[in-house]
Amino acid sequence: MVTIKDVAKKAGVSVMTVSRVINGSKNVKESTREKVLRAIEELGYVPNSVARSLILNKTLTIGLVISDITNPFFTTIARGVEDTAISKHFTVILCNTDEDPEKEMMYAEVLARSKVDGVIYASASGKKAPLKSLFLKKIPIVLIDRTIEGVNDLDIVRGDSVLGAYLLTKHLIDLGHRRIGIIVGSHFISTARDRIEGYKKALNEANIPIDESLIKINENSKFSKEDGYRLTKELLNLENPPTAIFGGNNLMAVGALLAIRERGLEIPEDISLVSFDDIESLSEVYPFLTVVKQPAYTMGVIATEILIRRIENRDKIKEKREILLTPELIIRKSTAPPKRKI
Amino acid sequence: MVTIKDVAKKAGVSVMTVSRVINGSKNVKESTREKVLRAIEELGYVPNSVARSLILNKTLTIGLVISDITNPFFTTIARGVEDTAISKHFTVILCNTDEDPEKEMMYAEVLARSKVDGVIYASASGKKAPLKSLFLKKIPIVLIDRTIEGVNDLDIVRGDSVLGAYLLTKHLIDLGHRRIGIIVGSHFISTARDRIEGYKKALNEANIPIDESLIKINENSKFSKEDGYRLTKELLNLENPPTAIFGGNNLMAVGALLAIRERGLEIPEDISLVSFDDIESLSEVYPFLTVVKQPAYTMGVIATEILIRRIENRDKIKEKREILLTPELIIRKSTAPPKRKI
DNA sequence: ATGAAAGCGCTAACAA
DNA sequence: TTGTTAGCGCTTTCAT
Repeated sequence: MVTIKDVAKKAGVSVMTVSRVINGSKNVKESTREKVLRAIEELGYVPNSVARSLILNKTLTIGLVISDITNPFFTTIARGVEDTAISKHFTVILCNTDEDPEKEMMYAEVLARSKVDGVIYASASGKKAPLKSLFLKKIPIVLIDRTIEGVNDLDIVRGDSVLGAYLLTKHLIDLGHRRIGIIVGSHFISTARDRIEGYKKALNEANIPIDESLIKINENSKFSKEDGYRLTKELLNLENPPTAIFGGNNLMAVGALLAIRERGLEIPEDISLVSFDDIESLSEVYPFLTVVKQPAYTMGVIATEILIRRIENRDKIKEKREILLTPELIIRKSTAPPKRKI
Repeated sequence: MVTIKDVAKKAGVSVMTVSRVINGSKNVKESTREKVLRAIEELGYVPNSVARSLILNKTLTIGLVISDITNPFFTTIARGVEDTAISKHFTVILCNTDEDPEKEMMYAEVLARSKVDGVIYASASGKKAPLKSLFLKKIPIVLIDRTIEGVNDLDIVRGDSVLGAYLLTKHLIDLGHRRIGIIVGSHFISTARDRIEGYKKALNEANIPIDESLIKINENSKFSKEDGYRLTKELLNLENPPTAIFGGNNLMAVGALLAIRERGLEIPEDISLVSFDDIESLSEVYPFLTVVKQPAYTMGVIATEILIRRIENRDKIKEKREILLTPELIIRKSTAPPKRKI
């Protein structure tokens, strides 16, 4: 392996001079710089960032913890993070927790050991514990999408789930629905709780009593298609099934749709369906599902900007920042007035 | 920052003993181990991987270079890579080239400097140049999805694009189509060339003369929705437009679909449409597009397994491996016999 | 403008 | 079983 020493020897200078050339210092004679550059070229020298990181105590790397790299919502966030990070010369380490608290714990530890300069973090457990090693290393964290129980001093960028759920539910109520089922991921996840809250708020406002049997929470914690499918079947099996279903996120809504179809029911004729989060590639080709759409890309961008400002200590503001992004209701074809009169 | 030295002092042992405890060495007395563990706990010590990497000359990190983290095909690959890497205790650095040769160059350099232990690489340029710094550092590379001009000694895992395109084109021919348009990304990308090759092969076999005006290659290199839209419009503007269009990948097919609809044409009544690569979330909800589907997740898994075996030198095989995965034709609703007789 | 020495946090090799 | 020494590749500090 060719190191800075080899370059120095070849160029007939000290390692310090080579270091200066690499880092673009002013204080190098032009002829010396050229000599060094030639040596670098000839030897095929590539600087070693890990040695550099060790001494500088920074890595120009940020960690991104999300729960499913296959979900377009997180993928779009990731794109926003990546684009922004790279524009500021940071690279991103991707961590896919799969909503698994164990993986979350492991990744947080890995990132802390790796000495990433900062972390953008969508919690899988909703708990504080996994953050411990990050806290110990005093690594800046920006929460994204989800809050964490007992954590009040971290920057956070998220969508307004209460509002989004309220808009979606109100839309259904306005169409005449009274029995609206809702399926969400674990109660430990803040977005699940917030979406239920928005849902209840809309019902309360319309003086519709809340029927807890219509609220299906997946205690296995996931927001997956399979869970959406299973919970929707439970809803459809109810003695008095709902006339509309609220999918807690895009994947659950897809699962719900599959379960509804399997029953031979038509959407929206027999039952209405709405979804939190859009799936762009789906809606472009088949603008069917009524959704509330979150500005995922923007979330990624803002989170990264805040994080990098914290890292570089350019942030005058000492207190935590809380950015709440407004979701947008997009009414398509999956919602209609209920058939049955209640 | 608390280091191994602090732990050693607190526990009243040498740093070496602490190191042994951290790394699970057998040769530590149980009582000593406990002392050390207690000190670690009390001080909140988290080992520093960068120091460790410097001396061990390995980082337990692999780089994944793809062109669009927003494209479900690459996203599924990424999932396969991530799942496999983590199971072998590697983390992955995600690099999104956006099909931009400059970004590709920059990322390859960053990965080389970062001393990742290996790289899984979907080329954006189709050129060898960006790999230079990786070669210099002798970092193992596994190519994925795409070959690179003049590179013949690297492991590669890819789908059989020639076969896939052949199957798709033959399906159209069997339906009676004679004028089949094809839109692909840059000629520099091997999959674009291969798909054209498979397309031509099917036409030749059916004795259909090849009309170059039906072959639209996007020389701006991308396989994007916007490009699919634009090239399809060109195809539709032809004096004698095609009765079927072959989208070079999933995103281009979506763009094609949008352009076709904009013209007020019906699929498949007025024109057939097929796509290379599926979009799962779309096809589940709306099983419309006839596609050839590649085993993307498997590609990611295999590439990672090969890479890690190379990294750990457990690979007996010295020669490069070339894994060619077979795509699957899925016939749905977007293809039908042509209306016009030619 | 250039260089020598020290050391970032850790582990390999050897010694005790 | 435990400790000592040296050093991974680089930058900081201070000297020249």
